[in-house]
Amino acid sequence: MSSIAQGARARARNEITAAIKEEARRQLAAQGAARLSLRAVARELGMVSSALYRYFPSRDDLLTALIVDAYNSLGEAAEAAADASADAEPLVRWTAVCEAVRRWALAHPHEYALIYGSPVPGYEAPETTIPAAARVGKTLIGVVRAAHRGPGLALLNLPGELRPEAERMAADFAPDLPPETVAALVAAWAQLYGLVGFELFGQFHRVVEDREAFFRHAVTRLAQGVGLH
Amino acid sequence: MSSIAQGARARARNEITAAIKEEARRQLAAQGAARLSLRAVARELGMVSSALYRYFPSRDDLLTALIVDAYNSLGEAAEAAADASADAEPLVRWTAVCEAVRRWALAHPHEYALIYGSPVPGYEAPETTIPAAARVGKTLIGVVRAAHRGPGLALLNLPGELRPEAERMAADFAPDLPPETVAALVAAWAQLYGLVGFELFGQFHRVVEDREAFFRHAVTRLAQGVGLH
DNA sequence: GGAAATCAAGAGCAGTGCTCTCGTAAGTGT
DNA sequence: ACACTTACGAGAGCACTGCTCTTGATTTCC
Repeated sequence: MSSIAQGARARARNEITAAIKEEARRQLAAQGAARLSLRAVARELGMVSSALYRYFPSRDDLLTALIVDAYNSLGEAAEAAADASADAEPLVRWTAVCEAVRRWALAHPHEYALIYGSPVPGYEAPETTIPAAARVGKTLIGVVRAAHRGPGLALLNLPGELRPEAERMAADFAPDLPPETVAALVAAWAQLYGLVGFELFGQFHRVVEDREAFFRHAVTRLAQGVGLH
Repeated sequence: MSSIAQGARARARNEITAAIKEEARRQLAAQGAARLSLRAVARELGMVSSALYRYFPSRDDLLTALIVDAYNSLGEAAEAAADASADAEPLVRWTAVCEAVRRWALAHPHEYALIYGSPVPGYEAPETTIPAAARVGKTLIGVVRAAHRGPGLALLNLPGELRPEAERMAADFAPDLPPETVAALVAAWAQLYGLVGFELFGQFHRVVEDREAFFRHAVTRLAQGVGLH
């Protein structure tokens, strides 16, 4: 198994699973997660709804699969932006990654809402989503790390009460970077999400008009807060 | 009408409307907006589901009413924090307001998700929600304004491409403040939302441990970005 | 007091996620 | 090649949802 030559049955299963996800993603993009209907997906694929449960044991499992895909798609967009600007200055790369995130969000609003929207009930992020979710963060770390290796990173200071926390985060995610930088990076990451979310979810309606320019400026200041220049 | 002495019918209508909202809010807080059911609300109130439509023409209208209430509740919390610290330094007041927002969000996660979550389908924010939604922003403006009247506000600089946008925002929301400050304030507001949202929606899981300290620090830097000190 | 508006209740429609059963087809071991 | 096990699609059905329409009673207003 796991070879190219798999049985006809396994091959069909993979194809059908992919077709289900594809149609589900279409409905998600068109109408949002709330209106995603298993029965409608099955109907569109010409199968009966109960047959779909052979491939996804529940609606939530389908949504989880879509979440992982969305995380990966967003992560790819961020990584592509970082790679494409690999030779540029750190600050340019930073804004390139941030703008890639924003563009992806504007192009896939329902997917963005699905992953960064409101999964409040306690917590429920299945294990499988975690590595995919970390890709954007890892990309930002990579940009900062490149700056750190060059001369492009300023030192920050940190209140004493936050030092242990910062050292723990640094040890977990980027032992080669100064703890102050890692702490600032995590905050900047959350704030990037705030900027994108506010625009996407309509909070900038009748407040910010030139959102592109506004975003670029805000994101530049974010980078400065991390020490890039 | 609109006097204290209203007919028994109007009085009953107000009471029932309030009871519906109360029960709906209970279900919202307990299980989230997705699981809020008109029929369950009616059932709990001992009435038949169709009767409920005399008070709210649709589920969305009920949710809209809850959204307005949530905005007002959050706005009140922010204003209370600003008032309680009216004599303190601007930076202290700023963090007090931000921490009040965070506390409210942690105490009312489903309500917070309802108002700042994902209303993506195009846009649909009904007129009535706008003034309520603006209260937190107005509170932050008030804190900065007080600092501006005193000696507590540093001047910022702004790239030229953003100047017209900043001047427009200032003219709309705070003509007495420098446009640079208003632009920075809007960005800080969105970033505050990002910090709260990331914590609330579980993105800090296994990333940030001492969230209280982390938040306080991030919010202090936010204030510095607006020019408070 | 009578006309008009308001209301609760019930039945009903179309849709949902999900479960269970049943006959059939595909893969597996001997 | 035969029997056995597993995977699968189809259908019926359950409990639930938002919402509409009709019916009969109650309240309000002229």
